[in-house]
Amino acid sequence: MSAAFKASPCPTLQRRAEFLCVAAKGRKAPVHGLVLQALPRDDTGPARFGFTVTKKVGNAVVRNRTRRRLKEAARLLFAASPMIGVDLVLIGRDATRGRDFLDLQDDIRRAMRKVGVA
RNA sequence: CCAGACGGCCGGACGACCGCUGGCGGGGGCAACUCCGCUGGAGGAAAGUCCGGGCUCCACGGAAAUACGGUGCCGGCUAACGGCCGGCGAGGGUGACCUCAGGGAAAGUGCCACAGAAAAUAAACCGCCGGCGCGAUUUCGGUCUCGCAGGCAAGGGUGAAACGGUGCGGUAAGAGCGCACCGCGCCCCUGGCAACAGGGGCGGCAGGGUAAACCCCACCGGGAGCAAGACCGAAUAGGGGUGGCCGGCGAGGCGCGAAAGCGUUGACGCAGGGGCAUUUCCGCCCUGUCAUCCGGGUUGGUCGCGUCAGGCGCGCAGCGAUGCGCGUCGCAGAGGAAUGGUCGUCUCGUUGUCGUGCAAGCGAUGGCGGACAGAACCCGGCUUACAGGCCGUCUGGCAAG
RNA sequence: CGGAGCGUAGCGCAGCCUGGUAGCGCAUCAGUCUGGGGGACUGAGGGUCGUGGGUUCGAAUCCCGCCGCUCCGA
Repeated sequence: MSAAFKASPCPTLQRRAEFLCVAAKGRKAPVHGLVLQALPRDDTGPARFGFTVTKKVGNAVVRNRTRRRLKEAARLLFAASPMIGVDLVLIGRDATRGRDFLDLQDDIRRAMRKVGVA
């Protein structure tokens, strides 16, 4: 883990308005294991993350597990290669829960290329 | 051994690597924060939000009544409850056991489709019975059709339900008309705190069902909810105070003066200026400026926020719910929301293959699966969901001793 | 956290309060009119009344427990 990342651990989007902003103005990339929304910012702060799982995916236990897998996959991925100046929203879907963990990480990498921020 | 009833309990285990978060200790930093170590970190339902409380704010002089809502056999337990325990009654089951339920239908009002004569002041469709009259017939005893005025409710038929039931007697036919038993009502006695049960006597039956129809009776309930509530409090806009400076006209106020008048005054009006995209008119809104202070208050932050109707063990009392005593333990605290991610070994269930065996089975190996479900202020219940498994008590059946 | 409402035929609704027959429109099917289509007319079929219990002689309707959906308020 890089010292820079550790010094300021991956911050999260907090408010509903920020999520809506990313959804409205950002770019969107659906892949098998998730949907990625990305919105570049005009600063050089570390990338901020938001995780969303809708009620359609399942009950609270299923949603929790889906979100935690996304979170962990993102953590491992961006600890290895940190990013700056972008807000990322990862949206869980049905397949997220059963997806092989390595495939899920690949999904995130592919989605990053698709939105053009990788 | 098989089938079943009831009660209680568990809710995969261990390890490795990488993380999140609370507390404590230590180091660094003015601080925010950060690093290291130790330690804690989801459930029996955390769920649904159906009840009862704690807590907080609001309202309120006390009490009662009305309205509304809820509850409803009896006794007990409990902080309280619509909960729990024990008992009573009714229904179901061969049984262990399960399910249901307040009283009042004579306080009153309403409803009971279709069918049926009649659905609640009772009434009489087919009928039954004797009497009278006309007629027919006759073996002269009667028998039958029709009509009239009566008696009856046993039988038929309808219905979920027909104004007690069954039997015997009785009668012209019948009828609680009489009797026996059952049911029902009233009174008394016995047992029980009581619900109620048992027994005796009397009554000759009056009072169909429905109150999870309106309702009557008894008891309970003030309202809202941790987004309660308390504190801190940025930027911007707006409110108010004080002071300095600038400022056209008028009204009014104040001061001086006998008056004219003069001075003063940002609380009024007008003018002037600005805004409502632009122009004209109309309309509406804002309006001197600078400094400083005050109060309210949004985003945000802090608290509320983890020591209690607490868990466990033992003893005592009680059939039990539960209570009392002693000992012991400290046991989640997030806030787009921690309690995890990945992997391995084992375990459990299921299934395939192979070996062995007459078989039950045993051994090896592989696949798949491991439920329901995530604290959001806390607690007591209820309800609902749940793979698989364990323990205990009891019932029925089969076999053996 | 608190509150309100809905679920009935393929679709949209009524019936529920006041319990006994489930009805309306569109759609579907058949027939007639027309050379055919469209259209009109006539007729027919189609409903576990979301689900499980209870009350009642009888429940879509009354009562209770669940399931799903929608909408408010803080």
